[in-house]
Amino acid sequence: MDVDTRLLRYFAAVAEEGNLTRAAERLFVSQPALTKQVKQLEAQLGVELFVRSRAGMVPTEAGDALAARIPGLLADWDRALRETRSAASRAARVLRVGFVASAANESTQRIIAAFTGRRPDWRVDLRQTDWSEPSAGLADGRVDVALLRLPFPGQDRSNVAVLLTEPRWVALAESHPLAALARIPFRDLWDEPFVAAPQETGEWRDYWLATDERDGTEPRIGTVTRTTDEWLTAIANGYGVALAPESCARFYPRPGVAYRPVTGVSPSRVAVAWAKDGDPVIADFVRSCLEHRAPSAR
Amino acid sequence: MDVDTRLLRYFAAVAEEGNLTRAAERLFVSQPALTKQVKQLEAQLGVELFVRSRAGMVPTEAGDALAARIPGLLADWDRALRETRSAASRAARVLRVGFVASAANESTQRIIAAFTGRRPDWRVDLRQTDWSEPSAGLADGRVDVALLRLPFPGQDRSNVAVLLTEPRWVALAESHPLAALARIPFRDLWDEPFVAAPQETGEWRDYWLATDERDGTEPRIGTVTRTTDEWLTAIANGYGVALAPESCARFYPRPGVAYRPVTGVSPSRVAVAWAKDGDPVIADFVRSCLEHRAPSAR
DNA sequence: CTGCGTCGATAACCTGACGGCATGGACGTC
DNA sequence: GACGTCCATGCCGTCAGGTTATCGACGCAG
Repeated sequence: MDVDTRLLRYFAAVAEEGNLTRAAERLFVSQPALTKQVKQLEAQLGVELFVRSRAGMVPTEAGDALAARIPGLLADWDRALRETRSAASRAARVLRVGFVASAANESTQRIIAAFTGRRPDWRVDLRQTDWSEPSAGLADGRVDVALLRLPFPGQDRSNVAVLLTEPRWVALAESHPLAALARIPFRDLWDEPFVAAPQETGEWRDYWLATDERDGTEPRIGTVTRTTDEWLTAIANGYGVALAPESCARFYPRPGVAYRPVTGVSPSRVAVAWAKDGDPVIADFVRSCLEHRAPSAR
Repeated sequence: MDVDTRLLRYFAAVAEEGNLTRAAERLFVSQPALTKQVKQLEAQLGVELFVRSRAGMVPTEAGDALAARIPGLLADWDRALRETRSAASRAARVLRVGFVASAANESTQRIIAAFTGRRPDWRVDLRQTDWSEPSAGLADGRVDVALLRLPFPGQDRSNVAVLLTEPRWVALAESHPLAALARIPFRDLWDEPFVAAPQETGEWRDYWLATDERDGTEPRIGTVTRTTDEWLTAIANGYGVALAPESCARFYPRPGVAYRPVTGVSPSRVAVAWAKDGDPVIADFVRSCLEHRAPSAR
């Protein structure tokens, strides 16, 4: 019997939420569409998956049994998908390199040149991601190797080599009183509202809020942004301040946004990361990275 | 990214056949439909899966990678499906009992009565299958327990208890010269065309052709049938002869078809079979079967 | 008790995907 | 040069999936 993974995702969302309306929102479809899909799944299986009540949708035992299996099924499909894509790029001698916007720096050009020297018959496919995806596509297998900032989600499943370390600064509205200072103690920022990364970026978000370096004070969230542009705009408009690597001041100047050094907060590390599977081509790329790392990281 | 399992089956068929036209036949769709589906899968993945040539469709490395994963994915989905259905029937206190047409016999009624005595709050759902499905739905988890004939596909994944043994007879056209004999030596049937079960029934087919008891002589296939009715018609019309359990002569008399005892061929065994997972309700059903088994099997 | 908010289900409609048939184009074979 | 065997393409009918608007059931607050 055939199913679409979409149906399985729909079902899983309803089972988790216990509520059609909310599940529909989460899936970006209308509630009637979800109603129909769930009914259709039940019809296809010949099994009642939910008990409907005013309280919402409660999974039956069969529904629970199915819900327990779905994450595994979807994960397996995802893995097959990634392996297929990576087989394709390997066969085409294409190395897929991801980098997060803020990690890109002057040495990228030289790294690629060095790699091309080592593997003249390979081509490099560069994919830039904004910081809504701090693993630069490595976590979901869309790239083979990534230049990014530590920490990132899925870091424990990857090999990592640090390329450089740079201090974290703060970006704030030029009109902000603290902008008058030449350097700002991090302690003075604890009570400021912050412009944060989305919840789902996990430890990346926490790192840039420096949650661990506030002595337990909860960070205040001014607003959440997904792209560099949104981020700059939010800061300029005074929705909050945000930590950022020093180089950000050079790469992303913006009228209305001031960058200042911060004391009392740990520096940020840029690294190259790759899957733990010992591909010699990736090893060559990593070698090319290490040749060009900043002296500070050696 | 979403896919339909149908698309995966399509892809797998093409990868196996290496030929669109033949794969299309096997899948009971037209060749253009398959062409489109394969292209769509490639578009969805963003990966070329086949190299097209006059020789046919040759999988690329990516295609091979995907093809290697698909059987596992489909099997997992199938398992999830079976578990869901079985959870549903367990919750509804329904025991799903399959039996193949030819295994049903007079004791079925008594077995069910005995089971109902043991589990008054349970209901028995009987599902008869013809011999295109000799496991009576046990192999694909559509029933919890089955009354059937040995051997059957998937037998090694099940527990089995023999209920009765009966000689194999032969069914042939009344006009057939051998029908004149009161009992027919199996040796005399070796060169006869046989009415056989479909290829995909595996050892079931071989067993009823008695492939192992012909000293290596290849059986001749007169025609292939899927249902009891087709089978009887084929025999009456002289497309071939066929082995059948003795009781078949009582249950399926048919003008134009004669049944005769056969010497020199092993008898057939009727058994109860169930999944190896120790459900106490199933155990009660098996117990009810064993109480009513024929003396010959004890 | 009445009006409102929150559930899920239903109706009417539109679009696009899938499948079928007929046909085309490339290439090898007799 | 005609034919057979591949896969691709064009055209068309059908149906599944989505959307919006609306309904019925129920609980709760005024």
